[in-house]
Amino acid sequence: MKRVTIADVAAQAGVSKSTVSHALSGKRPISIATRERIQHAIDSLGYSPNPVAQRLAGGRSKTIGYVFPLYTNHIAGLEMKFIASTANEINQADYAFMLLTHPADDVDSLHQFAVRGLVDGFILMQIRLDDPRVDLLQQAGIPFVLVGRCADNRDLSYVDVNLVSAMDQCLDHLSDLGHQHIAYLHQDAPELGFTQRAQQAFFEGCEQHGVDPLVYPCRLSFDSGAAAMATLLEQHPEVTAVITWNNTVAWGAIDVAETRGVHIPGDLSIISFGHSNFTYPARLPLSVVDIHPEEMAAQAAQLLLQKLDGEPVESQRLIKPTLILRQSTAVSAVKSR
Amino acid sequence: MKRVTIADVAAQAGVSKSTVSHALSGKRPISIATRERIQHAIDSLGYSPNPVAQRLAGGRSKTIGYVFPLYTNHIAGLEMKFIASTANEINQADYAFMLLTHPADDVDSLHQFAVRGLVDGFILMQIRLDDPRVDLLQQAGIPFVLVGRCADNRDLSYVDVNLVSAMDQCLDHLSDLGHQHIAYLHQDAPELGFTQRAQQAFFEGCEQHGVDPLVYPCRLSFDSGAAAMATLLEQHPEVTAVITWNNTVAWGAIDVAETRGVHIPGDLSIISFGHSNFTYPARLPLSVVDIHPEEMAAQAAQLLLQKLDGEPVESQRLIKPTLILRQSTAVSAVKSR
DNA sequence: ATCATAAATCAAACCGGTTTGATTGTCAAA
DNA sequence: TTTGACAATCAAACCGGTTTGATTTATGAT
Repeated sequence: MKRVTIADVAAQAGVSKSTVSHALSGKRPISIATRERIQHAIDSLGYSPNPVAQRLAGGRSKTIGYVFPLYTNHIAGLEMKFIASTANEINQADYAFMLLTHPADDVDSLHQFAVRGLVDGFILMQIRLDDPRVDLLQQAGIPFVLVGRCADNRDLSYVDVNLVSAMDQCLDHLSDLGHQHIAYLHQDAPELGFTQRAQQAFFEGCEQHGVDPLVYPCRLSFDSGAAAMATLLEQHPEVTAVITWNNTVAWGAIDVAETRGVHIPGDLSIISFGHSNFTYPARLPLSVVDIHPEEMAAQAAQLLLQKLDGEPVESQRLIKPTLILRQSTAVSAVKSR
Repeated sequence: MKRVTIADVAAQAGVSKSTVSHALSGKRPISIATRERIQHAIDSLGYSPNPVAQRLAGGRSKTIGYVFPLYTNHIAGLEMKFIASTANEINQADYAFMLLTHPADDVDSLHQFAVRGLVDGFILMQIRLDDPRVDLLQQAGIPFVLVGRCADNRDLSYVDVNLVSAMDQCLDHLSDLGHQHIAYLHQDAPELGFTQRAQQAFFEGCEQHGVDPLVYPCRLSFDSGAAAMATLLEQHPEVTAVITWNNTVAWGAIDVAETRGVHIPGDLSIISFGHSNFTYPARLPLSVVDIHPEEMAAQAAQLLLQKLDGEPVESQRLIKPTLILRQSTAVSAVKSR
């Protein structure tokens, strides 16, 4: 089962290798007659160029790298959604999808990949405010797109969540329901851009809506969410609504609340960030802010592919989330406990 | 920022390219003195071989392909666990991890990848009883490992769940609790190996344990699980325990049960297949059969890597699951409804 | 001392493409 | 008629490795 090479095509079409190459790339004019003969040879032989050879010769390998530090312990549906959507998008464009799970500070590994030239470009996840990977790729001159943002985003292409809108929608809804004291359980990871921006958006939103803001940090786990909620209930019993970044955290919070007799949504409303269709238990369909991971993934992929094709693209995009109301929010009631 | 090539190393060490290559691969004897000079040159220059060139020259590209048909709609934590674990394992071995999401019957795309030679070997997921991908890769002579099994597994390497043990543990537990009528909500996908094996294992297990088996097919969704459960409750009210392949299905089933006043675990016990730490709602911690996805992933990855290194390995492995008891099973009670 | 064998190394070919420089042929402008 | 300019094509070099065949030198057996 020998491979069909460009030489075979050239032989059958009665031209030289370079002519075939030029016909394919269109970088030099080729007569219509020859082009047709070549095309015919390609079809009859079933030729498709070897991306490895193409890459080595200075072309594209039709592979993109997806840099997503994964800590297997807490991988939520959201991450999965990102990965699957991006992979599908990339694969459908006839590109190969390479998943790199190295930690964000493991620049060496990334450097290896970048320099080795296995991929044409990168999509980066879990962006830090000051991200070493960004510097690296910029220096190496390799195209890349961020899903998220840095502190300084000059000359960077990114797709990110419009957190201002997200918070605004939450607070609109909650203050419409009469909530005055709203807490946000945010992820305690100051190096990550979105934690900072989310917090800020929360504060500003509260200010605008004239409600009383409260922020509690926690890690991305059920237990941590539970612990934060416990503290919150003790220190600020006046709080009637909670927003969490993550649904695992939300469930931890809910657990503690219910255990202590705080009923949801009767006594306490809760909204979590997430996506449209996570599989949650039926008993408490959670209201969520859908950040549209598949949309973000698709846009990031397309942005990168366009870049690789040399198209100059407007390249800083904010995706507006959608508030999906289910059954974890309700009208605020004066609490009696 | 020019790349360091093997020629640079050869020049600095005062030898020829081929000598460096031989020193690195060990395929021909090289004197200790030269080898040290070469090593020194490599270190001082910071050389690392270009995998693209290596691959083109007939060597390895240090890339493995993970063929996992993903339908973004219902991706559970289990799939994620597999992907993340495999990716980590592969990346840690300094291999690149390529995720291919093409459907299992899209042999053409896989063929492209196989023939194009971007990867050294494959790990296949979602194995069908008669899987076209297996034939393809066997013909092409490319190393691969299955996570799952075919009908005919001669000369194949695989890692799979020991479903007989899994069912046995469930049934042991449930019949100890006095359950006599047990239903299994299985995935309605006859082309997939595990659905058939699971069903068979269930029947055999029931026979051994002297309990009454009942099988209901459903698809992998909340609604489908709910529908199956509804039918089950109507047609066989005597059933007191249910096993589901998938936790989404389990939640659908639970939802219907609770809605109809069938209390869990009081009236009905339920066990789902899954993994150790999915994030579930606190109110009903689900008892699960942990199929150890990370263990399976690791073994599959190692199997493949060893194969690539030419080590002959014993290569058909069954991973024994672990029953994790939480709060969705209880002693059988005569139901009154 | 002699001859086969193995160690150590180099030069060249090869993997399958792309890119560049050179060559020939056409056609319009001068 | 001469002269560019451009279309169309080919041959050769190159990307960065691996592999093979040949050559030289050292080793060991007879």
